[in-house]
Amino acid sequence: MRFSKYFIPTIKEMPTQTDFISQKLMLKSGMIKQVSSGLFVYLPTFMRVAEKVCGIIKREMEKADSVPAKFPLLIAREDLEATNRWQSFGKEMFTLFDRNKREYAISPTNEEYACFVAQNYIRSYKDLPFSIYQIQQKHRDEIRPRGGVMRAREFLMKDAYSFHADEDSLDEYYKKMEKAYRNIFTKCGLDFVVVNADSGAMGGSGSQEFMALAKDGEAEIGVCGCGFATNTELLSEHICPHCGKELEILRANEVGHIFKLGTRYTDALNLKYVDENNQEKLMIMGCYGIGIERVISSIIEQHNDERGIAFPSNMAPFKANIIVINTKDEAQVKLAEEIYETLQDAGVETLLDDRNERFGVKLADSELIGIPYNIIVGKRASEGVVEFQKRRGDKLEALAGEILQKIQ
RNA sequence: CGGGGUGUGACGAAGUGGUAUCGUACGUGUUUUGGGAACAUGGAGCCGGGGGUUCGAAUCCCUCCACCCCGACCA
Repeated sequence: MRFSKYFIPTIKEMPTQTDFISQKLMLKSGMIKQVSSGLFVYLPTFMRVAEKVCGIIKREMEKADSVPAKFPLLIAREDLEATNRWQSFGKEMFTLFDRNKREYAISPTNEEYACFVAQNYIRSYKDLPFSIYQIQQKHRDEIRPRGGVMRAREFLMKDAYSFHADEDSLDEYYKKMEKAYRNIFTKCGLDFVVVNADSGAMGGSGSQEFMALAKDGEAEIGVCGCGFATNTELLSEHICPHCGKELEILRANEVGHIFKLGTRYTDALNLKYVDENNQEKLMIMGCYGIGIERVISSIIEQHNDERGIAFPSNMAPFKANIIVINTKDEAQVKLAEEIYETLQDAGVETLLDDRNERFGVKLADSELIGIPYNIIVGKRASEGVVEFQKRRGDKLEALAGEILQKIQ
């Protein structure tokens, strides 16, 4: 992309409306624009980062044999009443009526529809286990939205649902998902802890939360050297129940949550399959969520400095930025265009900063947005020499032809 | 929903009774171009809405709304 044709509305002053560093940097770097409490416009660079996160998630879901789908945004009142969730979600749901006065909720999660799919197509033990997921908007009328997109009223969630013939199969698959989640968050560059958690409104027999460490995290967790970790809400004192040592207390944000739902929903919906003895049995269910915006916020919480966002290379909206020092110098423009084309052809996501701005403005923006590599095309362009700089690193002279190799 | 706070050009702020100020941003012109340029010039605000007090309200009073922070909740 050419910077002049793209849309990255960075602002010079650090936003004052919030204390969350991730929210400040997303606003400052032009990733998001708040329009109402808990509602945000996602601007182009945000979208690019979101695609990176979703790409990692999709690959791991595929490895975990979960299939992609999209459930409707609206769910009829009676469908949620069937699982008693119209009541349990209550005011947290946005609700509306259609022209025939039928009432709907904008679905806060999609267990019911996932069950409908299983009910229609999964009839035999031979079809189990079955896992289906979507990445879609969720709407929840939060009591108090906060932290920018960390806790918004509309957000993107990856929600997966698995169906099993028995508890053993669920246990096995749950572990597989735990592994997938660990891979996802690791690949996103997050420092996280997996804690035992309360299943809350979702119900079920057990759950674990994936907590991304953050100085101003919403939750407090206790971690022990023996490997034990938990949400401190579940403890009466800060002592490890396994080895008796004092827990290290940390703050973190929940980025993912996996649940063993058991028959909480399948019983309510009478979701059965036929086993090898032609006996009808209730399916056993699990569900697995990831908050996309929370992952992005957490990455920024963990990767930033005084200049801006220090995205891990695989998460950055662009991998390289070609900065033309003087856009009126033909030799510089020509060489920059050549490098731009080479990198584009090689599939490197590249920004070409062709704006008629001073060098300081361009580099400051690049460092704020979090682009890992800068290629500075300046005085020695006519000799084919440019400078190559890792974000905040030393500027090293390089021949234009060497750039691609240095980035890869 | 309880407690606290804030609303003034696009953004950030000043302005405690006399008709709105500054910075940034934006437009135009010239000179600039290796770390957020300089000069000149210009446009832009019924001061969150409504009501009241007053000769006169951004300023005082009432009320509503929005947003932020603390609490319950969650991906």
